[in-house]
Amino acid sequence: MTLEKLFANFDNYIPLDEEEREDLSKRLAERKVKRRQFILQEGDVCKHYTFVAEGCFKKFHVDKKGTEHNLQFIAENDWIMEIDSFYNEKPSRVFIEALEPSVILQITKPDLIELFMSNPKFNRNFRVIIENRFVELENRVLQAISSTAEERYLTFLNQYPKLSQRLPNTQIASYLGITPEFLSKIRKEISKR
Amino acid sequence: MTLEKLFANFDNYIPLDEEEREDLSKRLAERKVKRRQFILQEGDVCKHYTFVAEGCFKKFHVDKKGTEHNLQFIAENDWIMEIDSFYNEKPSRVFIEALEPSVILQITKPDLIELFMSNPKFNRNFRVIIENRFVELENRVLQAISSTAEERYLTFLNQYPKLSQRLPNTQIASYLGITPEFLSKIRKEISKR
DNA sequence: AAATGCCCTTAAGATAGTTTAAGAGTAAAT
DNA sequence: ATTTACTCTTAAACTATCTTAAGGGCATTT
Repeated sequence: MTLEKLFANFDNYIPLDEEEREDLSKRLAERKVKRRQFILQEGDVCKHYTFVAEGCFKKFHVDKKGTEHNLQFIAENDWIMEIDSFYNEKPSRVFIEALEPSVILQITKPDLIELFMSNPKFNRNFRVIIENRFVELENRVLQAISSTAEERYLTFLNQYPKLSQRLPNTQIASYLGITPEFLSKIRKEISKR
Repeated sequence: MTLEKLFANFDNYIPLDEEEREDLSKRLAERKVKRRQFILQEGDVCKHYTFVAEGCFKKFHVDKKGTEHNLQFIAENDWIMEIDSFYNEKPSRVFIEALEPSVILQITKPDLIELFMSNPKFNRNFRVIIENRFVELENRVLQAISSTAEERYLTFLNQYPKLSQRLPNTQIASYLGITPEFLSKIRKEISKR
């Protein structure tokens, strides 16, 4: 069931044949995660690439004042990766925490590298995963340097219509880089029209 | 001379042997670019991965009002890539323009794919290039949603000390997501201390 | 040498976003 | 069932940033 979702996800890129599915699935570990549970904490080295089969996570940084800043939401059918920590084995500067009860599939670095070596298709598929996230990030930088908070909020609603209904506005505000109070004001303005 | 710089760049990742250098260099085209010349325009499909051997470029977006927003500066010893346009052959939404007279090395997509197929080392090296840029981008998003303009400016000075002396402040302001007037004010504040 | 264009700065007034405080509503914990 | 914690909203005062306008300094073009 859970694996099926992952295979279906790869079907969007380069689909895997029976043998490749075997190779992949025997290297994956399934985990259930409770709401508010962390799968990565600041200072730890990220040991896994993680596929979200069900649920939703946030990736965030905590500044010196103790304020959280949400870098990304990752919901079902998407990958969680903390690239710098994972590949370079550096301590992570972010936390990754479940916002809902979730089910994930995880693969370790040695296993992933084996897959890369054994079959270029994996290399390609995982490159595409990074590329997609890359495009998302560049768009976010562009928005951040060129748009007002209201524009960013409307873009978010547009881009993640389902997510925006599942997430509390406090979390969305933290993602947009504004205070919850100001988001509230924006929402009021919008609803007036 | 120009090729040497590229090889030296790869030495930071997984160094290439003689044969691999051959394979790579016969697929590269060297180009001289004048100041203010574009190597990619909005609407065009990005046909190359580009290594900057000398000089400096800016990658920017132009909004509906005609205002430019700098997404990135790319100086010597770094790679220019417009991933979405290059891999998915979509029209680019950004321009890439030389800020100084420059020398670049370019490789086309078919040639790059051939390299990927022929030797996993290339795959790995180009993955690392993306990863590095990726980390840079995540840091930028974090800064954008969590820091004031002054903090972002100080981080920029710190992170790109040489660049910050070569670039006009108007360009830096566009990168930071503020107006040149406000950057001027910030600089005055800082120098008072 | 004059003219043009680009860059940097200053300042006043406007707008966008934060802070603090408070209250009401809802979900979670005991 | 009650308490506790979290979320959303409002408003007033404050701070960060933008807009407009203007002037001076270089460098490049004519």
